[in-house]
Amino acid sequence: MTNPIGKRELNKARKRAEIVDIATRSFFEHGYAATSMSAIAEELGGSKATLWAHFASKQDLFAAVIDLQVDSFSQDIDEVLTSQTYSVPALRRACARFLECLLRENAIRLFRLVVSEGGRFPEIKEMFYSRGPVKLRKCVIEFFATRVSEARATELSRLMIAMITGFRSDILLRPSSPSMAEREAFVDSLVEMITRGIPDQPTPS
Amino acid sequence: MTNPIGKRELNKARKRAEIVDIATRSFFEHGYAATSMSAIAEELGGSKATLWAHFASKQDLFAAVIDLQVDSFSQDIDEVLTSQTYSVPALRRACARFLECLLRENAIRLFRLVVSEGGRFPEIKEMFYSRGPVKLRKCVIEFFATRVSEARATELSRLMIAMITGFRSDILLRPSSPSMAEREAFVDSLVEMITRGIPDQPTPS
DNA sequence: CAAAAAGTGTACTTAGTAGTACAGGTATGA
DNA sequence: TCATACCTGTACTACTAAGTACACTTTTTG
Repeated sequence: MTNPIGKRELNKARKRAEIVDIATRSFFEHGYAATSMSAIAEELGGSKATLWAHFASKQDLFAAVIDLQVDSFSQDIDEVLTSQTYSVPALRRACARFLECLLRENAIRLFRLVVSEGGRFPEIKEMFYSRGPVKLRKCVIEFFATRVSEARATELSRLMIAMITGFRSDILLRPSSPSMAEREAFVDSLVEMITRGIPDQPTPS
Repeated sequence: MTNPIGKRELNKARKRAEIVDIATRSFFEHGYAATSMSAIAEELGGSKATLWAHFASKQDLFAAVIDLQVDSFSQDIDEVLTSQTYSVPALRRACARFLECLLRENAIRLFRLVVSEGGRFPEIKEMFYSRGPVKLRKCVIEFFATRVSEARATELSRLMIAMITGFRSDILLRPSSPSMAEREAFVDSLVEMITRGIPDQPTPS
């Protein structure tokens, strides 16, 4: 076969993905320091040599894990608000979805990991920040800007995002996860509060 | 001397405090797993035997560290809202102070540590949660309840606290800390948003 | 089929970990 | 003064980690 992608490269990529998958679970569960490469190799079924054939070091593997998760998170965020115009129902829908994204198991674990290891791995912190929060804010500002001024949209975005991420902050430390009803009640009062600061009809220019 | 507190106990307490102090810095800087008891002993100047004379294990020492920090954080929180009645200036002052408390170096590091190790040490998570967030919310509800109904006060507290902790969430991941002006602007818009949902005058019962 | 590339198993090096044991030193308290 | 309680240094056990070396087998490719 003279395929541009031979079986060689395909298998290699598959193996790599498998390693990243196992490593993700381990880093998520035990944190960076308490995850051991030997344990990953064992779970993989293969040997350590295979691990080092794909990643030069533990840090390299960690970076690959975070990169993948950030990507998936970033995609989730993207899908919520693309080409939406402001309306109260659209706002409510968006808030509920954002909250859902942020409370997903993987998103919580990613956040935990970035918060705890960010100090020691600045490049990981930046990777997450630019593709996560920064992007999110841009989307939300655009959404509000379809109804209010850019300055006001920025202000509202900041408050709205703060409320949603603040809710997550609490979840991180709570013994049990919040009920559906609690989440809905929170979104309702959040939306009510935000809409108080927005005129019912678009101001004609 | 027949003092109830002899030099013996005093010295012991001092040594203990010194150990906790060094351990605090190390846990804050490197996290739980990456902090070594040997390193603490070395920095202490003493020997490992001394460490184990005061704390039965690394986990014990860690718990003592968190306990002390939670206490100090809890006291800070207490001082902000004691016997305050609702008014817009009081609200603004309280928000500014809460934000200041939450953004203190030690509070941030404590939060980081509790978030990252909370999964592995549930008792630490609970210790922090009950003496931190739970207490804070109670104070804020009481404050709002001097003006609005209890139910409404609960709702407003949730939103207000979410906004403030959400601001911190962002800080945790940002490359640089926020300017004074940014903090003030945030508090201003937060206060404006909250006060929209509160009558200017107390409703006569 | 044969060469090349990748994966595997095992054993290894080097270094660091929590925690222990013990002998000698030093401050305290009666 | 003198026993007690604590502190210190050193050496130790038992274990685990990251990363390497190497001979071996399997799979892919031409």
